[in-house]
Amino acid sequence: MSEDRAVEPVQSVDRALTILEVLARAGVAGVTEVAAELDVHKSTAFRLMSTLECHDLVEQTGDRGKYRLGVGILRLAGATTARLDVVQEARQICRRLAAATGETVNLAVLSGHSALYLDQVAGSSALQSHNWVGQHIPLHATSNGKVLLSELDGTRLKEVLGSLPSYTDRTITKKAPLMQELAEVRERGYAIAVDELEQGLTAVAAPIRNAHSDIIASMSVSGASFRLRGDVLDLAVKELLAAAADVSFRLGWNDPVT
Amino acid sequence: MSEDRAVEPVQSVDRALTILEVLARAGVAGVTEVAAELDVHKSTAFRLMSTLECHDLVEQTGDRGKYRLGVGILRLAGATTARLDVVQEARQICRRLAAATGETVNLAVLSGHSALYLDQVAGSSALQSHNWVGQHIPLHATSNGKVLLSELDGTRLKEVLGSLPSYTDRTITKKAPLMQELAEVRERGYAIAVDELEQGLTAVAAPIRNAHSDIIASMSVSGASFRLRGDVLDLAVKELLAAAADVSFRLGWNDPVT
DNA sequence: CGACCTCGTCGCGCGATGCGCAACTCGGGG
DNA sequence: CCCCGAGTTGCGCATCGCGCGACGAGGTCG
Repeated sequence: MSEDRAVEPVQSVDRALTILEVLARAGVAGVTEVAAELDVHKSTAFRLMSTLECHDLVEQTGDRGKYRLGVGILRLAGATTARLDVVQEARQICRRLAAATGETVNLAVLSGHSALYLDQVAGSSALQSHNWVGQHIPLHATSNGKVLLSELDGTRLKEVLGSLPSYTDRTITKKAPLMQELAEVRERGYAIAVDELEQGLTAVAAPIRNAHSDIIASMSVSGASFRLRGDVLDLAVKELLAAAADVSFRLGWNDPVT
Repeated sequence: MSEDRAVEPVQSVDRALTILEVLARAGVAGVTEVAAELDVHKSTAFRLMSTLECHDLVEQTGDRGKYRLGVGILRLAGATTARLDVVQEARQICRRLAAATGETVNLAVLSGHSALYLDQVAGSSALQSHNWVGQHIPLHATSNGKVLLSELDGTRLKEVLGSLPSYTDRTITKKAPLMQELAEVRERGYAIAVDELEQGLTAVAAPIRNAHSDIIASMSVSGASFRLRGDVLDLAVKELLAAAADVSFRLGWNDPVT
């Protein structure tokens, strides 16, 4: 438990969550054992566990009165890691792309109001040592973000987009120009961001699709703006589009155009 | 929420757990949004979320006041699925063993006071259609259970072993004979259970070890007692020991005898 | 078989804890 | 600069979470 919180924890909630930790450690436990761990009366432990059971966070084993963590935990975990299968499929292809371009390749998914970076492979030219994996990055200021936004319907887009903070003087901070940019992404089939998140950083991104042609992730190549332009940029785009299509095929996508 | 519980849920705990579900659905949410979902005052939502944050079940995103599910969820999930890597390593080998013996192969791990069956492959002779996967099975009455118990230290063994209920008239129901049996398992390197869980069911099991030579799982071959005896049993044991050693090597084990 | 023990589960009444309220702070936009 | 909305903080009240004790079920032992 973090001790830098000024707010006093809600005692009964705190106790219930401690029960989850006890069960994680012990595997299986009865009410009396849990009550002893919490230093509460066993009827208290029973009530708290019963509440946890209502939410499937604990379940009773075949043995009478024995409890263990329940399938609800896996459901919650699934909500945070649901996209890991796309990481597995994309990993080798990300490596090949990084080798082909020499730049940094990232894989990102939409998570709430931001782009969650799931994987990163650095190429030979990559000077930046910054690891984006596990981080939430602004959607509107990144090529991956633009890809992830590009085919959302109006309602969902409205939900996802909050404020459009500025990171450089190139950042798009207004709705209208962003909408125009997203239309161009849809038309081109990929997104570009030049100096919009960081000065001197250019990135291109292409969509990864599932069997229903929905965009489920985005793959990007990013590097220094002075290097990633002109013919070098065009080649990176070509490689990127092929790589993203390759991952999409693996996830069941059929190109409707061919 | 299950509605067949007679116990009234603890309201504040119920609310906190509902917050987890809201965040699982929404990805990211602020205090006011969560308060609206729960139909409570925002200061209540804030306090509950703060308690969840103490346990790392939610965390704040980079955006001020925005919350999402936290890494504590993955830790809890890990406690329930921590052994999935052994399943991946063992799967192919279980298939080969089932093909070689024609019997049913199971993979089990120690989970609290029972053997948790993680995987099952049926061979050509397998008549039983019963799937044990996901089930907790008594330790003392099964070959897998005996393997999992065989190298536990006295304190841990005492913890794990509760009552020794009888399933057939062959079940070991007393401590002393069970200790004797476990000593024989250690000496032989595998366990046998004949008609101890079910009449007519014979099983042999061998330990799967990690890099530290700890037993982390058990692999078994089980079949009808009328078939699995004599030379057939001896051959199955030989195949089983080779298969379990193969999985153990994959998990980093080095045979100290060779 | 009966007695005993332990455990989970249930119902009651009390007071402490969880709650809503209102005020404050902070950040963003016009 | 002002306004608005969101998060955060502190206060006091009443309701909800608690401990207590009783009960039933299951297991063990003599």
